[in-house]
Amino acid sequence: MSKPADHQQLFENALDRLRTSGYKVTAARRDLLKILCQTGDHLTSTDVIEKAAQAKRPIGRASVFRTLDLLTELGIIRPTYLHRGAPNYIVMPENGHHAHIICRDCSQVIEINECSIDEMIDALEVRHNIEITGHLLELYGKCKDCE
Amino acid sequence: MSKPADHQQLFENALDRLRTSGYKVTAARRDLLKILCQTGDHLTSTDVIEKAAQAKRPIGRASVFRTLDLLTELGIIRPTYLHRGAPNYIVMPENGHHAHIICRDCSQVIEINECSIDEMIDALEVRHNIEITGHLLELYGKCKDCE
DNA sequence: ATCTTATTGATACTTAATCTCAATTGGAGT
DNA sequence: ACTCCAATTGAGATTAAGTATCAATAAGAT
Ligand SMILES: [Mn+2]
Ligand SMILES: [Mn+2]
Ligand SMILES: [Zn+2]
Ligand SMILES: [Zn+2]
Repeated sequence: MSKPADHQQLFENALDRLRTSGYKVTAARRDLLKILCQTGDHLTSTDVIEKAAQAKRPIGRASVFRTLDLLTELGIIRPTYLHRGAPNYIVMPENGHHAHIICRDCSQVIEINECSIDEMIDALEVRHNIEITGHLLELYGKCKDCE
Repeated sequence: MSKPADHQQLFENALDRLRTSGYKVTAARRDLLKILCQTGDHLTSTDVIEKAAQAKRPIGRASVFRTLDLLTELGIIRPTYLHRGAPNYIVMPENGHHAHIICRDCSQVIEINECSIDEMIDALEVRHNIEITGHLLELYGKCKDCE
């Protein structure tokens, strides 16, 4: 019955995964992750740069992009395309699970916690009073070529 | 038991959806869609520009971006984030259904035709001898605010 | 406290995407 | 088939996003 992990928990866990993978937990990486975890997610690189600057803890452009790339490789965050323009990054919880509905008209994003596609879609259509007309499912894993 | 629609079919159908939505079927739009439908998908804006030029049917940069945006709004194509860099566009069949597995190591993309998540994931792990550790599911629809 | 190496960030640069506007064209109407 | 016009295109200029370089810094191991 996992409630959506609260921000602090998500943040700590993300840091752990970073550390466990053998990378240093630097100020830039910690700040970026904190920003992503706190702000209801879905931020672009530019959003991160601005928020860091606002918080008087600026992160260099290069470092922001490097960190977003690194965290993506590690599966800690994931880029998505919501509105248009630059990718929006979300923090992936350790169970590697995230789903949302994107309205094709207004681009509104409705976060969802349920899962199990077929019944799931039926249930979601009722619960959110929305007609779901399509989906993109991205599964992440490690293929046999990569052992 | 829908076999994956062949390219020509997918292309014709995409054109229909474009026309039905009230937009003109221009050379630029037709060429772009043809390129996307033929080339096993997953093309960036730059890929499209290059392929059009190679085929001696160049499409202006502005038009490529405009068309990609339009087709995305109409739900005919969809940007995804595969390797890194610019978004990769795929053509969404009329049933609005597409799924692939992305290897977290080599970024290899394995296209899949099955569906129904939970059992699906188990089956896929066996079939492709891959361990699936996470997923992102994007559902598309029209929210109640948009009637 | 010292040391080593990963990481940072300023700057310069390249590539992706947007804007503007005159020229073109799809397709509706006759 | 011909006319007409709003929708669309594309060249070129501009802005934004992302990358490369490299000397300076700091995380964390010993
Ligand atoms: Mn979301
Ligand atoms: Mn695919
Ligand atoms: Zn909406
Ligand atoms: Zn692989």
